[in-house]
Amino acid sequence: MDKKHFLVVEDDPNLGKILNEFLSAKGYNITLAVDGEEGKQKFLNDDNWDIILLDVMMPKKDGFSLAKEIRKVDKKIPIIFLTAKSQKENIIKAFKLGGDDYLTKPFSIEELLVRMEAIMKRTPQKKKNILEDNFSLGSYTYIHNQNLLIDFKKNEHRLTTKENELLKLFCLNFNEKVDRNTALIKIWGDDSYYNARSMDVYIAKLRKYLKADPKIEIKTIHGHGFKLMILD
Amino acid sequence: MDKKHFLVVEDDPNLGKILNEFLSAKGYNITLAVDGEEGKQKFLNDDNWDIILLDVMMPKKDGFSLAKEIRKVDKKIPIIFLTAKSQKENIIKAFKLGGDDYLTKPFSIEELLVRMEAIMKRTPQKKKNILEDNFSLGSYTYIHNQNLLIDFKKNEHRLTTKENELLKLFCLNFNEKVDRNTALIKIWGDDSYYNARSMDVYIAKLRKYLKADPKIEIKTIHGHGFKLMILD
DNA sequence: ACCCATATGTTAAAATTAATTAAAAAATAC
DNA sequence: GTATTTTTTAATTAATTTTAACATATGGGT
Repeated sequence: MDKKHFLVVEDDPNLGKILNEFLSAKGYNITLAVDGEEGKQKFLNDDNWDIILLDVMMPKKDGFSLAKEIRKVDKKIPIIFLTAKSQKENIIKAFKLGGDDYLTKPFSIEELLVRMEAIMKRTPQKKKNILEDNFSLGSYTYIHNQNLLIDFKKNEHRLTTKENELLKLFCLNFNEKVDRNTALIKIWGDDSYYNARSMDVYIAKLRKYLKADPKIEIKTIHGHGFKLMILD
Repeated sequence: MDKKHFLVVEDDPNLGKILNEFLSAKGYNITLAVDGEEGKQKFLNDDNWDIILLDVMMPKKDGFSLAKEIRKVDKKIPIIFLTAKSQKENIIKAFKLGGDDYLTKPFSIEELLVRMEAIMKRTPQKKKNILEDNFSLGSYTYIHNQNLLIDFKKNEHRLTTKENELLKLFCLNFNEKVDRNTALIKIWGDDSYYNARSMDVYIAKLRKYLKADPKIEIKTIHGHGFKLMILD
């Protein structure tokens, strides 16, 4: 079990520093962001977060908006809101947005920690979303860091950047659904109409590359997304 | 599929009544106990609790002691403490004891509910909601993760996403009633009029697919829902 | 038992969403 | 700066889902 990794998005540098020091001392890994936009960038940059702490009132993008955008991509990652405002509406809104807890400043940092641990206790261990260098995909071998897809006859397909990112995402979520939005936001940055059309084109390309093995399928889940799987 | 069941251990009859009425109105099943000992008895009497709400200060056995005893038997059942005291020590203690949340009276009952729902969202379903890969349905074989329904002549019906979700839900509840609302909310997200009509269309499609075996029936339970069953 | 309101059954058409191919635009390499 | 590769836009076709329209069944009230 490696170190848990938290993203802390908080514009108050004092609180940020305190959180960082305290949680680091407890053996956790902390990444700090000082506003909503930096928070989003850092969130997208890594996909191994264990908990995200969000200040609600922040420059550039507030915590609720950021939470909404995070939820578009990841339905499960635990989110805890930290806020000075304590109106009832906000608490309810925070949870309706998919939040997992809500603390009003000033809070006890020890309380924050036990609450975080309570949430992690209920969160299934993140699957090792590390792809082996040589990922075996039916009769193909996929070498994601070389953009190479090799079939059983040793024919190589050199994948373009987008093709590779998409196939990598599917392999990381092998046998599991990948939402259209998730893929669009992770790979294209936003889920606009034209990016969606573009992605459809790439889906077709990948299917063409993979059609030599009829057991491999990129199944579409209408209205949701896709699932890469092997039939038997 | 079935109703969530909460054990509420609370000696204040007013609060007990309010919780009971509110949570019942939201579609949950409530069992009330008025002191720690009765709470323990009722806890042991059933092993299908979804959440336990514990008042901290109670006659006969306080909430912390009861929680400790419950944790000896069940490490996982979510426990939420409700208390008038809010000293930091207690909050920490509550979580160290294995609690999942801690609300200070007077609290907003809506906040309690969203917090309960947040916990349940992270709690794995206790029910066997696993369908074998090859589910035998009369003379058909249903392979849900390939959207395939195969009849005794090896003819394959490729099911669409919605057809598949609906048939899967029926198979998970084979021989049991599936409420219209349950199906609508699980598959369509809400139980509006038009979604209900849409579902009826899909029921007709499934019946058509399944009509080759006269022993299989999607029975209508007028005003309630459907039941997939095999006649003999 | 009959009437009525409402719920469900069925089929077809409309609307939406996805798949595929080709062409245009943008980015990169030479 | 031109050629080549990659990505996006466009246009067409296909698949899925929803809406509509009408038929039939059910259960309560009288």
